[in-house]
Amino acid sequence: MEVKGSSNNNKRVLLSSSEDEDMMDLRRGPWTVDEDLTLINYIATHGEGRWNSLARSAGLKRTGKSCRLRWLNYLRPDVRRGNITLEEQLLILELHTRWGNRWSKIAQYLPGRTDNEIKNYWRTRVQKHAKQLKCDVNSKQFKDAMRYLWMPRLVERIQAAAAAAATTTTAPATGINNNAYSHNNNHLNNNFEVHNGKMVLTNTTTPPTVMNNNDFVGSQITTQSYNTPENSSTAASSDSFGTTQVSPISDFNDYNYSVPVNSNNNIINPGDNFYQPCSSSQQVSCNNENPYGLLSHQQQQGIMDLQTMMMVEPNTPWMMQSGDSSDNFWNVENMLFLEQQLMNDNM
DNA sequence: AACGAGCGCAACCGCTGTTTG
DNA sequence: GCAAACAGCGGTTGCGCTCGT
Repeated sequence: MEVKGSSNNNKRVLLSSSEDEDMMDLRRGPWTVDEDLTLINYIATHGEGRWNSLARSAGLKRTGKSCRLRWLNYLRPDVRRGNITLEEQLLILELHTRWGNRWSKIAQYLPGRTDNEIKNYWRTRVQKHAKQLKCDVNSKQFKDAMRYLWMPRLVERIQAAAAAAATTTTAPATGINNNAYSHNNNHLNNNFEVHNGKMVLTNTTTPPTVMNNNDFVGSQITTQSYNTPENSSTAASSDSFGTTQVSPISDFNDYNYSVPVNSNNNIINPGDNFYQPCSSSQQVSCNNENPYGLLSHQQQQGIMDLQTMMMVEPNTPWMMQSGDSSDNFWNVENMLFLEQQLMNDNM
């Protein structure tokens, strides 16, 4: 099966002399449905690991690295797909301030998200904002903007969304986008079901069967297409709070939210509901009237610095733009909000 | 309708650390 | 102890899609 537009599908890769002659024409570029099925079925039967030998044994003309990447970033049953939620954005920003470009480490705290996806999010969204601000993504200005503008606003919006959801529906407001099937890889968007231990394509308009790991392991996929399932147990896990304490740690005290940590003060994998309501003592910093009420003088000075920065070039594109506010905190609303806060602080 | 620019994301590359024989 | 193979990571690239003109 051919992939549209994949001009480099049949590129040859030079290998060392020790490589098997059969592997001399390794495929590159986008994976085909058949290759995906072969890899999934092989792993379902034999498990993952030893990727080079796996690639050979499965008959895939791919490098072991390519197989591993395809499996981990795309075919794994518990890979979450869809938009990065507000909560996930917030967590990414926070963890990046702590660990920098340690994408795999950051990914450990976002269930189902891959390091590649987080890295792409950072490069496409976050760095875009830095570019609009005409400052380096590692500059103090931009970090302050994240800490004192973007992240508090994310917290507010998360809380507002949760409050709105609570008043309009009895359903729990997790804020998690379960749009796991919105990806534009069409061959992955078809529905599937498990019949007689095999995954089969249904191609119906009904919602796809959600398959968990137990469905997957040992199953075979036999049709020409399938859907990458979302691991419902992972995606909906919320019990990780049951036995953990919620304790703001160091840097997190600057913000109006907290993350779950274990007894060693390490952040634990929080699942979907990792955002905890503010305690009563924190509540003053959670309301919409003065979300910066607990900011230190130094932190407020950071806002002042930002205001100065904004005054330098008041008509820069980031001030003018509109559009989806889900990842765009440089909109007029936020600028007015910021100015109001500054005025309040100066009174 | 056609075209070009920009964006998002899957895949690849190169490097480093770890494991294995 | 050493070399080769393997595994994993972060950075980069290139293609398809979307949107504005």
